[in-house]
Amino acid sequence: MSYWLSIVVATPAHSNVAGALTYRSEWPLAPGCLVRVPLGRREVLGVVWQALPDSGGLPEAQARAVLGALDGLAPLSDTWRRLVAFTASYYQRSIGEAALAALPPQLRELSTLQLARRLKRPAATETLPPETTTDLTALSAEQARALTELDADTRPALLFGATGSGKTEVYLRAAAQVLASDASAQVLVMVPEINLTPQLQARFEARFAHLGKAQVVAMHSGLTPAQRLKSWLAAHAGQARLVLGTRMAIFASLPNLRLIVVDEEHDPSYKQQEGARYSARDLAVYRASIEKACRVLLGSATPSLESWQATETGRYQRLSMHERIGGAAQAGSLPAVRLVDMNHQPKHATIAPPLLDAISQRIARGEQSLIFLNRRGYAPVLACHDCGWKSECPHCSAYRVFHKIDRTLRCHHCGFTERVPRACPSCGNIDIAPMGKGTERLEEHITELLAGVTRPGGEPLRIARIDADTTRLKGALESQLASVHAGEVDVLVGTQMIAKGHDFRHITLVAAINPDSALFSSDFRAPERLFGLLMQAAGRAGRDAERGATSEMWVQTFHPQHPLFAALKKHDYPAFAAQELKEREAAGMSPFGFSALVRAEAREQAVAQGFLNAAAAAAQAQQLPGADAVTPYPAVPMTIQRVANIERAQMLVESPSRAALQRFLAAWQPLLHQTRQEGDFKSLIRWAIDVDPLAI
DNA sequence: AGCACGCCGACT
DNA sequence: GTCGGCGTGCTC
Repeated sequence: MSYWLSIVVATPAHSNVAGALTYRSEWPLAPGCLVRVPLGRREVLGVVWQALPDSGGLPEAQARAVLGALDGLAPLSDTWRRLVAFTASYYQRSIGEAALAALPPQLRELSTLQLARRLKRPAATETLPPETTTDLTALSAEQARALTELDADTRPALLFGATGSGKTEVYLRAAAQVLASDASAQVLVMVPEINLTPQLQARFEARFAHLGKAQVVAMHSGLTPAQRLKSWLAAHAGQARLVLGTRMAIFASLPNLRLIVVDEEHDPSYKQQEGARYSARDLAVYRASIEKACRVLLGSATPSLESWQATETGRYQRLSMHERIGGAAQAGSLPAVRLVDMNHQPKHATIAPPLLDAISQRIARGEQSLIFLNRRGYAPVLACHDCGWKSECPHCSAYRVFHKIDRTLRCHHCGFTERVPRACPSCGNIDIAPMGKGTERLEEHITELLAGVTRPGGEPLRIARIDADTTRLKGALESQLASVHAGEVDVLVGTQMIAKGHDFRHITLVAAINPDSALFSSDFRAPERLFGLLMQAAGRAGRDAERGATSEMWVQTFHPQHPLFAALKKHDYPAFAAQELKEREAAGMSPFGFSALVRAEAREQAVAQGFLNAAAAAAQAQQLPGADAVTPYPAVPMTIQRVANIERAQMLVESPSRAALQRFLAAWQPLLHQTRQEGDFKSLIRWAIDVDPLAI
């Protein structure tokens, strides 16, 4: 007696075996079972998708037998398989690819025997005393109201809470409530990047310490493969009650999932940028809708316009918290926003005199200032004043950035690094000089500008810089932040990474040096990101109650009339969102329209573009389903056209209907494949579809 | 994607 | 005379 099974294995979407494969088995195996199966000459991990009544048309001689099941493991749930199937279909990948990528990598290598050994290891089920509620801080009225409202609804919820309004406490309480109400309930808490939110992780661990170590687990790419497997197994077995993780955690096997929290839901790192390009935030909403009795709670001070719009239409529930924790006396303590009109400042001034003045005053008072710029390195480009040569990367269509510290030119796209030439490589002129400013040069510049300023005690002032260069070493970020917290730094210069999540008590001035580029960017989400970043940066200032009143946020701009800044001045996200949504609606962009990008890579730009255009023409000719509601645009070079000597092109596909776009893409996929095979596009390196791209 | 097979340049 | 380059082709 043998059984027929359809099993998914890790085969890519554009291969001839993209779907589930048919195998024979001596034993009946339930859907969701993990099995080892032969594939070509390899032995790979597969997931049983369904039991089949017969060989399903496959010549029986071609079918091979399942080698073994990982039978210490309970089958993956129906819901998990639905989530994977949805991800595969929505993001245009094969089911196998989506399924196997959702499992911890070690599971793929583990033999049945090794796994059995791992599963035998008993989980430490320490019983600790129940949570003592005495040390909990009292909830603010707003927090209490948010929790009550959350309780009274079932829709996806968006917690719109100003920086410092205590969103984390709401997450903690909501999680605690779910865990207390059902002894087997599980909670998933997602954060954008684990290393940027150590404080959040620490709070969750401390609050749920009573559950015991085995019941609070982390899931992110920073873990070792063994740790990841351990967390995964704990979640799958239901032992882990609370999973704290990054976007990958959305695929955790959680048999009793009752609540998903997505912190900083607007954060772009929830979107996977390779393979299946899923949005973990969107999948969280989907997953909550298919799990039984599961809520999803999104949180942000500056929500994505998609989520905000969903609360406007009532699809999501909106929970608002406007006040900073600390009581009404503090309510007015958001920093005053001061716009510096750079049109009226000395030409070429990096830091306007009034801002410099304000910084000097802070130093004299023993207060800290934070200056941020979205560019690391010393200067964006090195240029020759004689012949106009610029430090272009020979492999990319981008400039290499001058790093003074080791006198190198580094490409931030492909990593190509060279010593700075002694003279202009094009005309031999010795006089090559940096143009523009990065954090490194800004730090140097500020040091010069503030040369005469001393601290209250008369000691020299201290300037520190935090960016990807100064934090490359493990623990460097933590130690640098610690010295800021300890008050050892007067002026902190850095990239946006310092605006995120760190709670600087003694900073009373935050300055954005050059935010204008985002106002007129071709990337339609740039204003949204800028607004969020500036709001977040503003939130860094004046958290200290006594100094809150005098803290300021300075913004240098050539466009002080821009509505974005008007909303910023009032710390008014809803006004910004309303304005931005109006523009998005008029332009038919997300969340009012839907889009996908097809990207292609080749040695020559013409090949990449030609392929995309030919595939679009074929779609046109064949009248694909959904095509009448879908607009494909001509292929164009990507913003950074060439990276590491590979030419890149992309094609935008738009539709007012998500369903039509989905139908079109599904039908187009095989056509794209065919175009590559049959057209003159053999030299095409690869192509990929990005559904709901973050940037266009 | 892996991992084969398969046909042309510099080495033990 | 082989080792090895990566160009096509297949995997239930």
